[in-house]
Amino acid sequence: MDSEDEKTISVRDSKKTALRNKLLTTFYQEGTKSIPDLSDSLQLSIPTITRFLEELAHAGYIIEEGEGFSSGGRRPVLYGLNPNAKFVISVDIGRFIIRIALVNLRNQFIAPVRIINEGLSSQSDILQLIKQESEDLIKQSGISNDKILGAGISLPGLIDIKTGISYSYFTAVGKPLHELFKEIFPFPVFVEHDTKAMALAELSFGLAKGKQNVLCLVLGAGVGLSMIMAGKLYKGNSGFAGEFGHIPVADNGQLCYCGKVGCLETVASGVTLIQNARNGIASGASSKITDLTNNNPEKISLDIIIKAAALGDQYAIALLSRTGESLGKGIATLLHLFNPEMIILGGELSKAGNHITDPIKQTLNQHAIARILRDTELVTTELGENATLMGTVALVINNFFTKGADFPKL
Amino acid sequence: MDSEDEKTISVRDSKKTALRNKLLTTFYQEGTKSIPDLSDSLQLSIPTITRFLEELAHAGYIIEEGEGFSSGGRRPVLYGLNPNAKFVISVDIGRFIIRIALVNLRNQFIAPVRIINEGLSSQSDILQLIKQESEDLIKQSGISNDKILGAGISLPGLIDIKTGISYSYFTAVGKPLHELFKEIFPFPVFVEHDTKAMALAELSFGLAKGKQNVLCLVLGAGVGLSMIMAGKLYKGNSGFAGEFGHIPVADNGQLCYCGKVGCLETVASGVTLIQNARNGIASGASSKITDLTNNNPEKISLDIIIKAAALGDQYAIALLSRTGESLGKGIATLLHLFNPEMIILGGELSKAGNHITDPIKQTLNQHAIARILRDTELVTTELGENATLMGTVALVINNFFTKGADFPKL
DNA sequence: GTAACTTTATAAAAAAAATTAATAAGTCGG
DNA sequence: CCGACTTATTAATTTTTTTTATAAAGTTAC
Repeated sequence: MDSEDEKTISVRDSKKTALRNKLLTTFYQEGTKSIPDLSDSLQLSIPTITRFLEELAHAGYIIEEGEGFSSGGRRPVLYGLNPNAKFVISVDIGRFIIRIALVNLRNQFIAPVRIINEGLSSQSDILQLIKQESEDLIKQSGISNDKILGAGISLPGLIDIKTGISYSYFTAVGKPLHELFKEIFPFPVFVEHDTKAMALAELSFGLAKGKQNVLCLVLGAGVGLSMIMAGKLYKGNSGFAGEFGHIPVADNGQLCYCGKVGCLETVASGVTLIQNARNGIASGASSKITDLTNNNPEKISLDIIIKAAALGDQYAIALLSRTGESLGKGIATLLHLFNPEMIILGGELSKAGNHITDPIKQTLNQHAIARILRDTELVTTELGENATLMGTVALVINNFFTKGADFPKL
Repeated sequence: MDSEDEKTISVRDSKKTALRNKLLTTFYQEGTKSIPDLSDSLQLSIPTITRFLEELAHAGYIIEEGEGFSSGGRRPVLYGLNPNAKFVISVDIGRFIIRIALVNLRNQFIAPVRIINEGLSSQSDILQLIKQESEDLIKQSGISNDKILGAGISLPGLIDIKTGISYSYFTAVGKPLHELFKEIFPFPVFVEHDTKAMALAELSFGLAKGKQNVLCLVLGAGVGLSMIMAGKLYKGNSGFAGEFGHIPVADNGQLCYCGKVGCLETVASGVTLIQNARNGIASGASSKITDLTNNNPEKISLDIIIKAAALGDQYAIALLSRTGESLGKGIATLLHLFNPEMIILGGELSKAGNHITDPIKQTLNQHAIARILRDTELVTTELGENATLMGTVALVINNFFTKGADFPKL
């Protein structure tokens, strides 16, 4: 009897919850909507939508948001998410820097992003640092813990989604990452690979919004790739998909830090680019890079090389061109395999603009089947340095609104 | 008023139809099911399921199929698709051979497969040939046209899914393929790329059944690839995804028929393998291939080389090994990008068994990150020569049962 | 500026759909 | 052969959704 009851209630609930979640997701992803809009798109009558919206409004999740347009009749009331109904804390953990943000349901930063100049390469206990800084941020914003939907955390390295274990960091503890972070946060924790978080940001707020098949490249120290396929982030069987930096490209190439020989990263990464610059200048190449670094090869960075190229420095331009060509050959492979509608270039190297995109395009013309190449737009990200943070916010909110079987009361 | 009525009816219908289609799809993909089974999996009460099943049984789509097992209680009645409720005609168009089959809802061939020794390379009007042979097949089987759900057609080449136009065959007419075939078939027509049809077969009946992320390689004259991602066939923006044969691999390679230089197919395809064999033997290599072909280099084929290797011929084994190594390097790229749970090798070359899989595995050990490699099973297809035919059958039936807004009465 | 037409909103009535409950029927194990 | 258990069927009940009617708020054309 009891179990029968429970089952039925859960079925009933699950259907109601499904609709509630669909409404919340729609509001989150598309902003404001009117009742007739929703009636059309969800294939339900106006009174039904009204009933559910009333419930959500009563719970504090949605609010009226002015009037919409009409083609000749009474104007509809627009509804939208109450931005301050819930909040998300987002943590972007890098090798040398950690960023922490507190964001509302309209993806707005509640306070300035906290930046910690420590990271995965530090010797200090960064978990405690993150805990302290987060608590402080929340406290200062005057938001109570029960208003926080969850924490979204991103970090680099190989992360096994089946076990949640990172093979690159926090390996000593041998615990799944979400358990590790659960210990420092009193609310649900969601962990994502940093490059994949960036792709989520592009999908939710960036150039990939509304698109189905998009590749997101992150050109930084290494070469990262995330794939959006059929409108969703593709992770692979264990979450390792997108190891573009380690596909074999050079026949008798250099040894890569991954242990293999001839990986793409050995010819097309930021690290290699900087190494090439240092070697070249040491061998006597004349370049503005020398001035910009006060003749100190240690100071050569991607930023410096890009700056030199922007100043018209031929050597810097040639360096970028060489990297672009290597990348282009790799991207040609992606193009043939994925036939994407768009490829988004991100990461520090993408700031080089035409100095990196032109050699890529040039190489693609050589190495890609024209019919497929013509099908794909190559663009540079328009999201700033907080892209990764925003990606994990979308992760947390979407997870909550789509899966959230237990609908949280305000 | 009228339009309101229509809208409501269509909404009502669409919900009922959705459930009906889900039931039919479940039966098609999983065979027989009992009412309590369905009640559990569809989250609906037993009387509700009973009602819909009665309706479907009345329409002739499903029949009782004996009793199931019980853990101590009344045995459930099993229901399943009525195999002869509807039929599908499937046409596999190759370069030199055309296969036509008539299949029922249980994927059983109603009559022997018709084989026409003409194909896309022929000068004759193969559309008329297909029309005649199909009509004859249907007539001989004594099935009326209205019992045929549709025709599934597969062919090679680049097919643009946005326009339906093939860039490789029937280019003179400039018409979408489905329109071309609609003219010779009096029922709905579904067209699919041959390699992708094969992957559909693996997904529906083969080793990929129930799996999420699988790569299907077709090693024949060329190198074909189809990807199953998140349990669905991935086609790319215009249907060109999977052009694995034309990714750039050789730095200063040979000219490929696609116009580019250094494509994978120039080093790892069946055509290249045969060429290598001919060149080697012409240069004096001693091999059983010479005997098997009566010293006629024209007669060297994949089949012959595989046969020679099976007889222990060292030269043939070395040839296959070389091809396997080239393939392995390409597959390493796939592995890093997709992190699949399984890679299925198909096509004529896969019949070489260990002579081709061992060198592939050997190369993967060299070129793939161990953690990712360990995650993937490399297997050989268990489907026979009718795989492509079966794939298009699944395409037609699934399309009908999932999309089919207009539920066909028997 | 007003009449005619549209679109949106709300409440009560009606219809539809699904579930519950009661009952019956068939099975298994001891 | 009896009791526990699963499945099946029917009617009654509940839940959910839609209709219908009415009102409110705008737009457009004359």
